Amino acid sequence: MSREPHLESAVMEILWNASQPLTPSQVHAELKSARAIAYTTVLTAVSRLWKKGLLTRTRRGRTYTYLPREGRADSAARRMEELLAATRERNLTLARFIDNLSASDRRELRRFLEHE
Amino acid sequence: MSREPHLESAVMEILWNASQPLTPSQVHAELKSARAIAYTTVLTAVSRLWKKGLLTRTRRGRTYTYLPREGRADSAARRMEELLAATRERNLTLARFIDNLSASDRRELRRFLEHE
DNA sequence: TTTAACTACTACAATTAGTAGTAGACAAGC
DNA sequence: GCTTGTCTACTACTAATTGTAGTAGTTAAA
Repeated sequence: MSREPHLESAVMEILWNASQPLTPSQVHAELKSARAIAYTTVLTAVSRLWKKGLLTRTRRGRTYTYLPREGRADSAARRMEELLAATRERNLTLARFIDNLSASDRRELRRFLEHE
Repeated sequence: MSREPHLESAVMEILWNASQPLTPSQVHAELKSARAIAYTTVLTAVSRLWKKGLLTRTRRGRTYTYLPREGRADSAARRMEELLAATRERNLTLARFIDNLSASDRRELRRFLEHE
């Protein structure tokens, strides 16, 4: 059996794109349009993400609905901060990061930093 | 056997801190002061990091010396950019990232963005 | 009441990474 | 030249993670 990578990421993306908590079978329906995958596989992935604390769940009827604990942007921003914190060359890393951004990204950054 | 996590990160740190390329036995000597570990374990870790393209090596005598392909700050900055690129909410993620920085970090950022 | 759909639990397999042993090569001392 | 100790490349094992799905049980509908 070949292993398609990043199932967990795909699940998170679907839940982030949804405007409401989804059941495993709703996640499965979304995934099925992109790749052949068993419902139980999706159920396992969702369940593991919940055990890891990345999703919250609430019972609805006889199943659960799942929701990301963090928004997509918050999650990414937090992981960026973790990387930054681990370098022990904080200012240099920030400088390199800024250098590699596009001009329009830098414009955006200046806007964020001005009004505060 | 209990598994101490992040051996590969520890190796990268040692190589980043060194001012010159190191042999596996030099890396081992550094690590041994922090934890009990066999030389061959370190050799395997270094060799895998090389196979993954994170280290370069040059033969010196009958062994190799290893050097990180990227500097610590460059590596961290590039991985931050990868996270940012994956979000598909680029501006929002940047905004959240900035929000969570300290005041002194933001001062530093403004300095970087001004002179260019 | 039977049957079809849905889900929780369990199991298996592939990959990654931490751990180390073994054997071979080389240098130094006898 | 032989022995012995050190060093390293190769190989192997194991634990954890994660992609994959089956089985059995439950519920609801025909």
